[in-house]
Amino acid sequence: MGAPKQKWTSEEEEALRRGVLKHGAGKWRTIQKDPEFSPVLSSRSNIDLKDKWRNLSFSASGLGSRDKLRVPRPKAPSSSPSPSPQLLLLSAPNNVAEASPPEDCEKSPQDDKTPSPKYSSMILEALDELKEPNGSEVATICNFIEIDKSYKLTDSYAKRALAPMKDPSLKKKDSAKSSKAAKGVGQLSPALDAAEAAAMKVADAEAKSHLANEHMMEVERIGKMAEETESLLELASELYERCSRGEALTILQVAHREF
DNA sequence: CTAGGGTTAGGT
DNA sequence: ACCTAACCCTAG
Repeated sequence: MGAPKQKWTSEEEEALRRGVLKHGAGKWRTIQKDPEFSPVLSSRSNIDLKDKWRNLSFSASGLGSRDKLRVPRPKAPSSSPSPSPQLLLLSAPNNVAEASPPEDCEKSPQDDKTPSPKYSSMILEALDELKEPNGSEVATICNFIEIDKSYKLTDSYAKRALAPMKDPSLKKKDSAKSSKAAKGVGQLSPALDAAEAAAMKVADAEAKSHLANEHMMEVERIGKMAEETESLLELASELYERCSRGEALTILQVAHREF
């Protein structure tokens, strides 16, 4: 009648994020019944929470108009067979491996490079908190890190900032793909997009750091944030490199905590 | 109750 | 005209 479509507000979205952060994805009913989010999500149903979270994750990682995944494609371009849409997923098996001493939390799979133990710690923490059976998506991890580090990245604008760019050469349509690229770069892989998205988020976070939110007025917090941002940038770069080679990213994490 | 799919409405 | 976001229905 008056409101056929009730758009989600920042408060509701924040509550949802925090709910997933605290309880974990899947416990929509618990989050909805939580006295802390009850007043905020009072007009929202558990199904709504799930839907919103789904749309959020999809918009943050898959990028709305990168690949025409909507409806089965009538005919695929001869130049682009696209056999398997590789999605960048971080698997976090709960198997207990003794190959990870508690002292050395840093375990870079690429031996050298040695980025920073900070990002590893954050990702591990995110995986530990989320502990999703199917592994956590990059977007989800980034989301967790954002909240955990009081990051106020792009919210819903993440897609806006990292996707369109209004590039005529790299149009969202498959027209660019069907056309044989004369350059050696070719088309971008979905996994690459994820890495790019991470890099974009980092860059955005850095830009946002200057503005500083009303929450974080402490200089210490900002200084720490800068460090974390740099570490995250390292992660983005590494992801980009590894994804370029077509390697699958798999971070093994030891479950040292039972929720 | 949660997960997935499909449909409708609104915005660009 | 196309895409994005929310809502509804069904299955496990």
